[in-house]
This record gives sequence, structure tokens and C-alpha cells, in this order.
Amino acid sequence: MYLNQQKQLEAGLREALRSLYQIEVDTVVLEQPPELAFGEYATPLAFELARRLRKAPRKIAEEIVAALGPVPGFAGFEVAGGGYINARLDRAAAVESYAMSGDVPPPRQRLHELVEHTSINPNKAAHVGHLRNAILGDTFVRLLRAAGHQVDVQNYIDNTGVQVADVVVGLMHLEGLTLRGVEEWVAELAATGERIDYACWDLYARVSLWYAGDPDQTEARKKIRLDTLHAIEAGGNDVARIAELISTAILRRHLETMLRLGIEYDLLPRESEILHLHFWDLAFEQLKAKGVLYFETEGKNKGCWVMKRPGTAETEPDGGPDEDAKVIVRSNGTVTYVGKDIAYHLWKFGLLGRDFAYRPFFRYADRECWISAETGEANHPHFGGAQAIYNVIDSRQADPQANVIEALRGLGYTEQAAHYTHFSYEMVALTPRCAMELGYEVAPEDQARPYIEVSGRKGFGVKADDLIDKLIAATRAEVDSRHPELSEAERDATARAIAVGALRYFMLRFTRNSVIAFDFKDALSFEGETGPYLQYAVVRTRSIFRKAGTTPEAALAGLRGLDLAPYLSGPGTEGIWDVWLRTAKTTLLLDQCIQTAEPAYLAKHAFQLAQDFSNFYRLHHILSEEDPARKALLLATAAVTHRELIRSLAWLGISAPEVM
RNA sequence: GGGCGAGUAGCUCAAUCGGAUAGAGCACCGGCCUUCUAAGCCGGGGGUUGUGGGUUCGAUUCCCGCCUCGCCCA
Repeated sequence: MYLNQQKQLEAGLREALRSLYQIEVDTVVLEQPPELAFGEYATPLAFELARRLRKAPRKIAEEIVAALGPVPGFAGFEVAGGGYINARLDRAAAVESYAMSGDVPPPRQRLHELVEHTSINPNKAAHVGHLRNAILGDTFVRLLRAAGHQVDVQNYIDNTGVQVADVVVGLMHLEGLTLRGVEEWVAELAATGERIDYACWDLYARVSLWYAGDPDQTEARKKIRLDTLHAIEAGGNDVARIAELISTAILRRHLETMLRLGIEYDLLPRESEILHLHFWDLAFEQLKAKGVLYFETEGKNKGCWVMKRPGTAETEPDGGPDEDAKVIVRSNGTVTYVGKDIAYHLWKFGLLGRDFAYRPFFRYADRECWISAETGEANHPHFGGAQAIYNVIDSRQADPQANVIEALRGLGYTEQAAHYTHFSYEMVALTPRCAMELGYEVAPEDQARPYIEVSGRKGFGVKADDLIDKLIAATRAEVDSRHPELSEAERDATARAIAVGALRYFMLRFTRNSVIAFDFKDALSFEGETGPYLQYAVVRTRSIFRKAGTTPEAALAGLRGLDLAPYLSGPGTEGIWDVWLRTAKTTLLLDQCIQTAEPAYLAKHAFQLAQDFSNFYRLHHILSEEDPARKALLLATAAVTHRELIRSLAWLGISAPEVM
């Protein structure tokens, strides 16, 4: 809607430029004036043309305004300042169209999209950093789906890597357990309701200390670690069975944790199948055939299969070996992580020539989450073969991600490489104060820093479930004191919705490349720019309709045929049009978020709409309004706020309770 | 050594393709619950946008140098 008006204005301006000066411009910059009193749109077009036309900007602006014919949807144009052209919408017409249409236009290009997120090593509990990943990823999935895209959601599981190996080492060598013993331990944890991911969190930290704990044993323990890893990779032995048992149990816990936040997955592809189904062999053949990989015969990478790094020259000027090249196959024949990742991404795009087998793994309310397998069920949904992919992975992985893209490009898959997005974001760190509150020792030099990186290896961090539990406890206390009349179940559901809203908004309000310095004080805040603030605005609109005895839909329909113009500008109408204009931008924001892969813009938009509504709510008392037409508009203003907030919040994965 | 990101109010963050008076939240100070929910609202103070240059009618934004911090690669 807002976008349509923008296009109309742009077309009008272009036409004026053609008829006046016979010129075409590449882009017509349209922005919103600093105050709504100046109009809804402004363009600095005249400034840009001043030099080209050898005229004063103000003069040009005046000529353009004079030449502009009537533009559909607009009431008038004027020149402001040194040469801005301000445009005013026909507010009454705009309100009527905003009220009737809340639809999202179909996407320009409908691709089969694949979003991968969460991807936690299944050897310990999820922490706040993983929450940021999962919430960003899940929100982006919701945005893509809202825009009409078909999206598959994957959560990649590295179940055969060193992190899982470390926990297996802990169980076998620190705890002295055999496969049988581990099975009993897992059963015992399940029986007592103890969280296995928590138990392994501590064990993992202990193993890290153990490796370096005795200088005489360092080499021997390194060997144990490597042997364990190799046994897991090979499969078909007790070590691998322990790894499978532990990683699967922890994976289930991760899925349960994420489900608390409304986060679901379609498929869990695992590294074990990538290994055992020999994805790499097929990728290796392609990479060799296309010359992407070459065998290095000199220098430090002698005996390795290497690949040119993105951004480096084709050959070294001096003709020597490219020492900068990325090793894909080591001289001992083992494949690096990037190599396996290339094979996996060829599968994602349907370019590998081999598929996983699949079996159901985790049941959601209305669907199944599948997992990769060596042998699976005959009937399964089709996975992979995407046209565009998004990998939600923190910014530290930028280098390996760039290598995978470079390999795709080298193989001639330029289209796929262009539709490969590393959805990068900065880490969640802890403030020194938060770390000390949690009882960790913080070195004096670290205390002066704004944040400290979390480390699963050291057991340093805030566990996701602990944070969620704390949030629920805090919201539950509030709900209990505010609404003792509600049933236990209602209070529980309300507290959970608010807790999830607070957490999801907290993780989404920062732009992706900003490090979040985590602090319980901020994360547990329910005032100001927070999820509960947005939910509260919705609750207020609900309360209005409850007391008015009508619905938002009826209120919006009730505008038909009314003369609204007197109520949309002038004294006594402050704050009404602001709400309408804001609501009209929701689909624009959706589009912008997808184009830039930045959900924070929508979070900010929803907050601003809630602020606009609060302002409107203060200035206009709806239920006591006596002028019927004016009352209809005020009710519709609450209704359009309700409609747009509910839908924006849904895209952010936040639901608004009935009362709070 | 190379690459990426960042530096904006006391703190945490915004700022659309380079546009009008750099905006929010928190914290602080002062007000507002007898009209639709105070998890709210109103008002106030608070800025040399790290630094030095350049481009431009116009720079937080683009370019170059320097400083500081974080991450990644060797």
C-alpha cells in the first residue's frame, strides 16, 4: 500500500523530469520528512539536478512541482527548505485503502528456499549464543513464509566431531564407563528427570581441563582424544555407539528447548550420514574434474589437495606454490571440515547425485521432524534440491563459508553461489558483571572489558533453559499478582507467552553485526523497548474491543462510506494519522527485512507502531467519543494497530496474551 | 603479517541509496492511576558521531591515513 503510493509518486516525478528537462534519473530518492506536518514523502531530487541543470535547487523544485500533474493518491506537493519537494497523501483515501487491505503482495521471485539454523554440537546444553542463532533463523523463516516463499528448515547436527568425542572421552576415561554403563547412566538421568545436556555441560568442561591437567600425560591424552574421534567417525563400534546414544539424547533436549520458544525444524541432517554415505567421494570427483582442487607438490602444503582462496590471484606472480591456498584434503588423506561442507552444500542444491535416507525423529503438534539415516523409510518428504539457501552461522565462520561458496563458483554453479547467503551475526557474550554473578572467576583485565566471550569448552556461559526458566519465573510472579482471577492454566500460558516475547524480542532488537553483551538485568527487563511492551499494546486494543462489544474486523469495515478527512488533519486529530501511516509500512518492512536478511528492522517497526499507538491512546478516548464518524475512525485506528501488531509479532514468533 | 567487523548520550543500541533539528530504551530528575489495563504516559537534563584529512550544495554514512577493540586466517 505504502509501497504502491511510493511507486505512483516516483512515476509522477519521472514523468515531470521527462517533460521539463528531457532527462531520466537512475533512482528517485524518496524519504520521509522529519515531521509529518511536512508531508508523507520528500525527495531531494532538485539538489542532485542542480549541477546538471545549472540552476538553483529551489528553482528546480518549484518547476517540478508546477509540472507535476495529479498523482493518484496524493493531495498536493510543495517546495520546502532549499529545494526539498514534499508530497502529501490524500489521507482519507489512504486510510480507506489501508483499512481494507492487509495483504502481503506475492514475492517477485518465488524460490524454493532452505534455511539452516541452530546447529548446536550435540554434546552439551544450549546456551544464550545458540538462542540468538535459533531465534534469528526461526524469525527469518517466518518472514520468508509470510512473504509467500516455500521454505525448508534444517538444523545440521555434527554428531561425529571433536566436541562429541570429548564428552565420550569423559564418559569412558574420566567416569570409566562402558557402553552398558553409559546406557544405564542415560536411563537413570531420564528416570530422575535430570537434564543430560546439563550433565554433559559439566563433563565437557572437566574433559577440557583433563587434557591439559598433567604435563606428562598430555600426549597420551591427545592420542585418546584422536582415537576416540576416529572410532566415532568409522562407526560400527562401542565408542561410536556411545557417541550416538549421547548425541541423540542431547539433540532431543535441544529440540525441546527450542520448542519452548516455538522453534521447529523439518530436517536434521547429520554428519554421520555425510561420512557413511560417502558424500565427500562424489564431491571430490567433481572438484578434481573441474580443477577446483589441485594437488600441491611443493611448499608447506606439499601432498595436500588444496583450493584457491576467494579474493586471491589465480597464480602467484613468482610461480611458486600458493601458500595461501586452503587445504581441503590433508597429506594424510583426511578431509577437512570445509571439504565435508562442500559436499553437504552440493546436496543442499541437489547437485551431489546422492541423497540421505530419512526417518521420523521428533513429533510436533501438527507435523514430524525428520532425521538423516543410512537406511530409512520409503515414504518421506523430499529434502534438499533448494534454489536458495541461508546459513545462519555466526560471523566467526565467515572464512569457511566463503570457501564453500568459492568451491561452488569454481564448479560452475554460479547461480547457486549467488543464492548462497551466509546469514552472519555476531556472538552473544557476557558482561563481566554477569559472569561474576554466575560465580565465574573473571581476571582483572577482563573485568575492564565490555564483554567476555562464552565458551562451551570451559563451561562458561548462560544455559538457554536456565534463562527461559528465570524469565518464566519472573513473568509468572507478575501475572500472579496482577491477575489472581485467572486459572492456573491461564496464568501459566500468559507467563510463558510474555517470557517468550521478552526473550525473542531481546535477541531480535539488535542488528546482526552487533555483539550482544548479555546481562540478566537487560534480558529480564519487561519495560521500555521489550517484547512485553509490544504485547501490552495488543492487550490494550483487545480490551477496547471487549468493552466496545465489537471486533477489529467490524471496526475496519465500519469506515466504509464515511467522510474521514476532517478527522485526519488539523487540531484535535493529533496522533491518529501517525498510526495509520505506520501500519501501512508493515509489508514494506517485511520486504526490507528479507532483502537485507535483517529481522531487527521489523522488530523496531513493531516497537514504533506500539509507541504510536500509546500516543494515540493517550490523546483520544475511544469509548466515550460522541461523534459517531469520529468514533468509528478511532475504533478503526485501534483495529488496524491490532491487525498489524498481531501479524508483525507473529512474524517475530511472539504471541500476545488476552490479558497481562 | 593478511582479511572481516566495530568505535555515536553515563550505559545498551538505532539512524533506509549521502539529506531537513543525529533518534530510542535504560539510568537519573519532576509530574500523571476516579474516563478504554500505569508491563503505560508526559516533561527535563544529557552529543566535537574515536581521530586527522579528502570528495560533496550536504558526511554518522563514501574515500585515504592514524588510534583503539573484537573475531577469523596463516
